[in-house]
Amino acid sequence: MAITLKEVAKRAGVSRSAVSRTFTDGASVSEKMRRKVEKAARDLGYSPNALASSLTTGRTKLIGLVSNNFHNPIFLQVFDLFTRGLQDRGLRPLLVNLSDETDPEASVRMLRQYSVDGVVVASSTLSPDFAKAFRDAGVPVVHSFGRSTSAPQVHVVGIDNVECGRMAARTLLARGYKDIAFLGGPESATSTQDRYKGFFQELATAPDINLSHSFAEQYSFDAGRKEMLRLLRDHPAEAYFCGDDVLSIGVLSAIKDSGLRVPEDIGIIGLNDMEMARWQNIDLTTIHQPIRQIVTSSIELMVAMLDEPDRYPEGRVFPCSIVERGTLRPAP
Amino acid sequence: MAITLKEVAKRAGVSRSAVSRTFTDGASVSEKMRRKVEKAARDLGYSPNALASSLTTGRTKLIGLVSNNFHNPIFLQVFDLFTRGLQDRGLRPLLVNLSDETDPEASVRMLRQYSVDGVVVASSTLSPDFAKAFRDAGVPVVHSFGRSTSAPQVHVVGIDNVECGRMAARTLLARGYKDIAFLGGPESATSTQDRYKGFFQELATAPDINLSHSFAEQYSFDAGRKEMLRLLRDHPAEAYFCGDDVLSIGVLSAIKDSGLRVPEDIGIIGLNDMEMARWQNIDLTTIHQPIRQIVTSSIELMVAMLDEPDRYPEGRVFPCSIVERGTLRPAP
DNA sequence: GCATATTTTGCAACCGGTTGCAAAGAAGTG
DNA sequence: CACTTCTTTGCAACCGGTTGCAAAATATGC
Repeated sequence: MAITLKEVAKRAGVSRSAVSRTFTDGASVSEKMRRKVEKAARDLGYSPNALASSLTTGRTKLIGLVSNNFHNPIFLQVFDLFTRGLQDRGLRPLLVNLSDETDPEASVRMLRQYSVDGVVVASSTLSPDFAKAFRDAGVPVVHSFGRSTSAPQVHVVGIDNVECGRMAARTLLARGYKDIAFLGGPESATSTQDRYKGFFQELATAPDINLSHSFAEQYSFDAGRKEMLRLLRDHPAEAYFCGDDVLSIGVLSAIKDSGLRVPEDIGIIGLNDMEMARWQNIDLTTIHQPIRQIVTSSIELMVAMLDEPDRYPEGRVFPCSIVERGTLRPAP
Repeated sequence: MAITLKEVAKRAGVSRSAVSRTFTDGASVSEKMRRKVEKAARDLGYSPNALASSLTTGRTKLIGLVSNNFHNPIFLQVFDLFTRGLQDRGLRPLLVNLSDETDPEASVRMLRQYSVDGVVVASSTLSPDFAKAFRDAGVPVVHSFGRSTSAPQVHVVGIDNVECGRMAARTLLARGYKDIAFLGGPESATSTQDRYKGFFQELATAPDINLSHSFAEQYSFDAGRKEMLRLLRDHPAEAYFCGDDVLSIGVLSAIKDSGLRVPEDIGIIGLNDMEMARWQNIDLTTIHQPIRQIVTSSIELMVAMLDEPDRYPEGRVFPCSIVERGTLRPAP
């Protein structure tokens, strides 16, 4: 068993409170006492039990990191940034993988059992209600990559997906494409819905456009490939706006297999600007999503909320930009 | 603040122990009592505080999941499998991102402060000493993707990297390559060392082989690309065994940029068989690493150790196999 | 040197649970 | 119905810390 505060106190010949105080900063301890205690602690190899102290302080420094995007490589970067950022602030990420089978209710309950100080929901496919469930349970929550409305129920950090849709539409129009399609992620995802909405709005005002749409089952290579193979059997469009880069790459793979060429026969524009999009064997034209800023901002918001739990919910939206690469034909 | 056991006890008109017992299975409670307590708990929305109970039971069900591979997409799958597998067994992964700056000592201390029941080190680049530090601190530990020796100090689950090196060598020999090179990951990684060792051993016995080697700074696309661009300035080899798929893909990208073709001018064989390796625009010949089995087995071992902490350290090695795709020329 | 102000220290209660033990209650036996 | 045995329940101590409060120690002023 590990060394406890009591043993250190005994060895140093002081009270338990004295030991506790030397290990909590801001407490009143004399230099002499501090040295005595630290020596004893070092001799014994003592380190305080964070969980025990959380009982009285009410703070665990545990942050639930909830996601369901374990098939989209950009989320590796997201996890990297979140874990690093949280660690740097002395917070500990408790990772929750919300796959299809797992009951969301159960996750809420579990994270409460572990008294997490806060929860970050990192997902563009989870319903806003999910994040809200934490808020209702009295847990500070930030929804990263979520849909930001004008009156958010919880803190939301992300991009304006509607505007991204418009952006994609304008880009395709500028290249002179007429027969245009949207290939989205899961239809239930708010990100898919919003991207399509903006895309549709912008194209609706343009003349002579033939617009179609379909959805992949999830944001993954396989789902994109599968859906594109299906589309290729029929009469494919001239250009596709894919709801996400990893989807786009699946689409590219399907097109390549069919013998058609990109961008000569079919144009593709993605969204995210994941690392692989710039790999020369992929070279995907896409819309850049500022992941780093979104994560940094989410963490800031989380930290702020720990001090001020009743902070008024806020939506933070970061701008996106087109990254021109090789999967769209030049403007006519 | 959350509802506590005391409040439930009061509401149900019973003792605190009674409430505690209804929530710990295996305890002696009458049906009548159970119903009474459960009703009160439901009315109040009570759920037990896992951390408080860990204080007496000595079990937190927290498992440290330590890794430093946040740039290699296969680790997204690794995290997916680990988090799911642990969750299914009622365990909670506390994720630790061991980037270059972070002090390994500090992680050990931190995980002890949170009284994790065990630690999984998931990395092929961390020194075996790191895992050992946990064992020395009295924490059950499994090193996944680590180097398994004949007398492991801690539980290790992974592949035989030396044998993989040999396998790669045999494959390249069979294809008639003579001018052969190894492009490894970080030189300090045991996986790199072992893969090179086997590769070298096998080629040393073959006649007329010209063997060279170099190392990328980490297992990442950029590092592979950078190293290959350097090699291309000189006189590149006929075929490369790359220490990892993501490295290989970086290498492919560099080759493509240089105007050379794969497999006509240069052959590439990777290791891991990551999802992207089979993407048609990559189509990488590689050695399959059975990630799923490694993770499953690691979790099994972890669970076993929770019951039996002094279990004798064991090495579990899973076989790898060649996956033929399009980056090696056919046998002559 | 003494009275007073300030800092440091220890006591004891508490955080939210668990558990050994003994008393109370229920069930079984003759 | 009394007696034994088994089950259920509550008491109280404990897990490893924190913290308000008052006593003890030290510093300050005159």
